Amino acid sequence: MARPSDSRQRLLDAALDLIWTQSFEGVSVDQICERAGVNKGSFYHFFPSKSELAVAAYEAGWQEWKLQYDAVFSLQSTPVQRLLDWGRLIRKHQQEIAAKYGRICGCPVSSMGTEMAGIDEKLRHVCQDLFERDLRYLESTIREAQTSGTAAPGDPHAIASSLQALTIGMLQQARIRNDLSVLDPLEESVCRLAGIPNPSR
Amino acid sequence: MARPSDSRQRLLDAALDLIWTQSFEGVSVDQICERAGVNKGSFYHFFPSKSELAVAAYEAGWQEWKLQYDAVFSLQSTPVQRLLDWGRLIRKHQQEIAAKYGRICGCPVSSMGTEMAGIDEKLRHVCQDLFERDLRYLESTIREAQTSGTAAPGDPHAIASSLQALTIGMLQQARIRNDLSVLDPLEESVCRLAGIPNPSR
DNA sequence: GCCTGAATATACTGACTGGTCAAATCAATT
DNA sequence: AATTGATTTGACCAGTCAGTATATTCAGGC
Repeated sequence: MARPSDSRQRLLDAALDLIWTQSFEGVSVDQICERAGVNKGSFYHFFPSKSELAVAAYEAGWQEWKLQYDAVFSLQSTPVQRLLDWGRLIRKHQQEIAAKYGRICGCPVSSMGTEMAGIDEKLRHVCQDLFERDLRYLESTIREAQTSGTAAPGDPHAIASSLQALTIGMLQQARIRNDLSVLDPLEESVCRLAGIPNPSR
Repeated sequence: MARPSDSRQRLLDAALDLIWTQSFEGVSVDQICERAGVNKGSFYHFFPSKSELAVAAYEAGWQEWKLQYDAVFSLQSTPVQRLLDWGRLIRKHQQEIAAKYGRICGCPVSSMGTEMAGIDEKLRHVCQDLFERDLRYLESTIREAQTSGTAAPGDPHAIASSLQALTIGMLQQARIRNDLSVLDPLEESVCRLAGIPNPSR
């Protein structure tokens, strides 16, 4: 009985695009609908509110992003290699996004999370949650590197947390300066923080 | 002939407060006026637009912040001590702000910069500019630490840039999680990045 | 005491906001 | 072919937005 439709998916895509390149409050429901080629009534057929659309869009975005994360953090490669691949993935991804949108966009979770943390508790929590998932990859990698003796000792949670903060901070600077070269010191600094020898020198 | 008034200053204060705790687009001119106890007509007497008010508010905010920076980065103390004091200043400041507003607010420059980078070129540039001023303190401190032999060698600009990114990233995480303990690994990670021995262990 | 211009006050604009609604459409099931 | 219900449509709210217009107030210089 259902009429097949990709309107819902188009709304998710449009929302992520627009919120990422601009901001949550800077983008109107009308804009999202126009980009998605969907009428406003349909919007509210699929989602109860603008916030709920954002929640769904970010959750869906993570599902895609997760595929690449699982590949990079594959247990097939050494912990050190995973960390380096992770940096490469981030840089490559930012390049693609910049080519698509014409400017450096940084991390969408960080952008919307910062913007909405003091305004919308639900959105704040979604972003916190996504960061925690990201953190788990890093923490277990650090832990494994330490037990295998390739990384200097230190609290794995604190180190992973620092790695995440460093990366997010760099992505944010890249967005504000609209310049990807901000990411240049990433690998070197990751190695220093994680206490592993830098393979590139 | 001028009627003395502190309306302008009250508008600057109100704007910084509201934009910091919420966001630029999430705060209306009416709200800013109400908080400042000023009528809308007066607002547009002093500032041509909401954006220009934000520019002025952030510039004025930096002037205050600069005093504390100059104290912390005084040439009286050793480079290492400056870096540690810097971390302490940031933590102390966040505590005060959190006590004032009831939640962790993070870095106002980073928040507004991220939000408006893709929307308002002027605001983007103001934030970029403020970060560059911050970076100069760090870079010259790193350089001095290296020449005095207390820090391991490495490109001072890249290291300072990483220190800045780490801090901004942590502040952002603290804002999103509304939890100051995110800053706990700050000193340790600063030492690792800067290549200096950690005095606290 | 009058003039000048900075400062205040408030009503107003037109565009836009997030969200609602009832009627229309259409594919799949029966 | 009739029924069903997911989907679409576009008009439509009431409220808010940034910014404007205009009249008024008031302190200092003369």
